[in-house]
Amino acid sequence: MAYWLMKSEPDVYGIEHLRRDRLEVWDGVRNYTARNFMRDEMSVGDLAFFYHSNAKPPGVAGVMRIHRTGVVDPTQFDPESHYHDPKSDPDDPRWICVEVEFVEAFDELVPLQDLKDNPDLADMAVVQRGQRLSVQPVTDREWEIVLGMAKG
DNA sequence: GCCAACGTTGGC
DNA sequence: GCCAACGTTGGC
Repeated sequence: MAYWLMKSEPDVYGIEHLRRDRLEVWDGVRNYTARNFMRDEMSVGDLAFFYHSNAKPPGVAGVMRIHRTGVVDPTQFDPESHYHDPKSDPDDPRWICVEVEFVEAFDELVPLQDLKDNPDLADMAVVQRGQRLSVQPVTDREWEIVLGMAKG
């Protein structure tokens, strides 16, 4: 089983929305590297950190599980959507994503600053300068360390 | 195929 | 609101 970190802006869709909805299609990703992780690397049952970006403060808010893979992102074919992609061919959709399932919301968010301050996480993708990728792999070790920080 | 211009992300 | 980093676009 693999581990991941997936970003969303909590003002748009945060961990509390997922707690309410239980299941959610992770649509709107329009970066090929992030798409490739979802399309090619994720498996049902993988776990992912739900990361709050563009938040005060930004950080890891909880855990979710990959519930379904190979999901055609419906927004690419919706002319009303901000994520509409007129170049995507319905017979060969460009944007494939996953459906995620709520697992838990941490009692307290683990702030990005705490991740940066932890020398054991120096190599973690999310703390790297200029790292914008919205879907990132997390190593087993990083996963355990961050979970430990979340649970005190 | 190069690369400048432009758009987006996301921390601060 | 600023701006650094980085991805994409499009002219050549």
